[in-house]
Amino acid sequence: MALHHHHEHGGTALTDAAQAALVNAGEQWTDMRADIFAVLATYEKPASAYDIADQVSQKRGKRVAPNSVYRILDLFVATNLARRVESANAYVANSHPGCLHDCIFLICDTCGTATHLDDDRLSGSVRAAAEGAGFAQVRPVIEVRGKCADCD
Amino acid sequence: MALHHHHEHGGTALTDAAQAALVNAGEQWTDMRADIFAVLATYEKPASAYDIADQVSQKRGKRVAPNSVYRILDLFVATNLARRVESANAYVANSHPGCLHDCIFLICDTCGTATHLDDDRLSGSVRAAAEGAGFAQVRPVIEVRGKCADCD
DNA sequence: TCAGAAATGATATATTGTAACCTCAACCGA
DNA sequence: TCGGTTGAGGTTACAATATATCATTTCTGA
Ligand SMILES: [Zn+2]
Ligand SMILES: [Zn+2]
Ligand SMILES: [Zn+2]
Ligand SMILES: [Zn+2]
Repeated sequence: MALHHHHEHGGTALTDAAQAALVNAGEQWTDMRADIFAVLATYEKPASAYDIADQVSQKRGKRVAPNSVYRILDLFVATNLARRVESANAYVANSHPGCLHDCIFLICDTCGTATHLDDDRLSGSVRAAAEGAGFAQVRPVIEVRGKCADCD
Repeated sequence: MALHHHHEHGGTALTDAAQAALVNAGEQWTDMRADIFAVLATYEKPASAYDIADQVSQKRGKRVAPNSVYRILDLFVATNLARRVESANAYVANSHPGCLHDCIFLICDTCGTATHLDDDRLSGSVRAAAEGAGFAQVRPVIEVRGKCADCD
């Protein structure tokens, strides 16, 4: 069980939640967006925009340019359907599209899997530290690189 | 004043401290490394490897390939002379090469400056959370994007 | 002084990310 | 119905970041 008690979704429920969140943000849930989200959601590890472009291209039987994927990933990040993992230049589907967190990701240097933590006390402290230094519109990036339990 | 009370260096003192730390790690303090560190240390903002390559090339009157810069930056990061700012794909000189911290960087989205914080209690909590999830050889990446006091 | 190791040079290539401009369809008011 | 506007996606070109490989130079220690 994760450290928080919010809505965790998987499979169809996750897709439904993502669609709801996107529509709720005043954006359209198009076929292209559905396909990209579906591909992203199947990945165990953070996926690069190019990985996703390849998969979606296969799925559609027609080349989808990374360009288009970036556009939609940017939208997903802006609307909280996905997260960017800065230390991996890659993206993960957000398992709780409805609620806002400053997620913490643990990324294994060996196998690449990303474990998702939420600890509002911790992320709140980071926010507070930044705001105390005069920063505004704060977006914490909290990631941890290392070896996961399996690869250790 | 920063939040910690360790050795903070600037200018010549910083270069000396960096040289000492590198030699202490069993590595050579070569002309190339000195030049790259000097350039890196003059930057206010995180500098990309390509920025540094350009500056060092000018300084030497001879092209230095980004390749070589990356090699040395990797060494600097490994020996704690420099830090990589993941969310900016860029590097900063470490202002306290001797002592170990999990530094926190606040990066302004507008002007690009990086403010350096140390808060061992906070970074310790992040480490503890990761270790509690079974991770080993943990390297926290704690950055905050936002607007600095000047740009707000 | 010489052999091996370490550092750097040179070149090519891979990966990641943007910019500019175009087409098309949906929508909306005149 | 017509014409204008908007948003989504397509296409192409390019910029920025990062790595791989092998050659050459420089340093070090015996
Ligand atoms: Zn979360
Ligand atoms: Zn692993
Ligand atoms: Zn620090
Ligand atoms: Zn600023």
